[in-house]
Amino acid sequence: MEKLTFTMENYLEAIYELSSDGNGARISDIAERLSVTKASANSAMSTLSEKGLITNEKYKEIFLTPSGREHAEFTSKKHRVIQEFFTKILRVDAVIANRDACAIEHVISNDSIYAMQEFIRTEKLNHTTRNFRGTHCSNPGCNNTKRP
Amino acid sequence: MEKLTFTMENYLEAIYELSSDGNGARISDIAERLSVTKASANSAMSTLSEKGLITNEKYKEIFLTPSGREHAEFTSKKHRVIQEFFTKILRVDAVIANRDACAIEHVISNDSIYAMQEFIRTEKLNHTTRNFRGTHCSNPGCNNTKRP
DNA sequence: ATCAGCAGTTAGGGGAATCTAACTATATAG
DNA sequence: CTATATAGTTAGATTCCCCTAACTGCTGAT
Repeated sequence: MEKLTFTMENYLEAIYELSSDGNGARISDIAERLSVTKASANSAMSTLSEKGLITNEKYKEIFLTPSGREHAEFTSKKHRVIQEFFTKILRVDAVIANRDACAIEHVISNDSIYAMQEFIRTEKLNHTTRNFRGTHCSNPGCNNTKRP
Repeated sequence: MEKLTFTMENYLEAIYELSSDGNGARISDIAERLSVTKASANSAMSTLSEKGLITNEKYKEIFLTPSGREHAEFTSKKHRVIQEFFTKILRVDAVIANRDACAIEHVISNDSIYAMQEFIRTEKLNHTTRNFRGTHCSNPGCNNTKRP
């Protein structure tokens, strides 16, 4: 997977999220989502298509190539993990967590993403077990059970 | 506190860490620490001094102004919180945690930093209590106590 | 079938950060 | 005290990403 700038990673992610079942993304929508001008979005499309990550026929909708899709999915997955970790474990407000995830996803290591994922998974198990046994849950913000 | 680019925040942090009790930082050391050329570091110093964050007399050591120090300390504190959270809570390798902290510190919200800090504090309390009571600790990677 | 309005494109420019290369200043070893 | 190594500076080019302004292409309402 080729190395991309954060900016390009964001464009790719936007295209991924704006495309749905057979439909591609439009320059205007991409521009709006990323709060840039159409000119900027358009120029980014040249860059991404040179890297083989999107199709870019003039005046046509934009589609991800398999390689572009793979890259976008990976970024998007990191986003989801961070978002979930920040909201569910750290109990950060969803809007702020989303903003943070949007920035952090481009710079965080795979190791740390994996660790967050495992942490979430483990916490879930603990919740289930502990709730089943009726014991107090020590996770911050967990109000499912009360101390006897 | 004025808005700074990530790059400038990094330069400021480097100066902070390279200065010690009355001594300022040197261009060469700053450049080396950030893996850029002396020319780049030098040009960054002009920017920072225009913003009133450092003193920058030609051929003299570089000192933080009160405002620069304040900014650097804040960044540095965020770095420490992230580093501690990633190593102690997520059990990520220290070197990787450091790299991640170095990038994340510039983009993460104050809310999330605060949440990490609180999480660490709470975990510490739980450890103490639980260990005292001799119960099993469910925190990932905690091997202090065993289930009876 | 036309044309107004919207979508997309192109050209040109600017700021931020980096580099190399060539320069000047400082300081220290002899 | 001078020579030379090291530190710092300057100039100029490059890359990335953004902008505005002005253009071209497309399409649906009449």
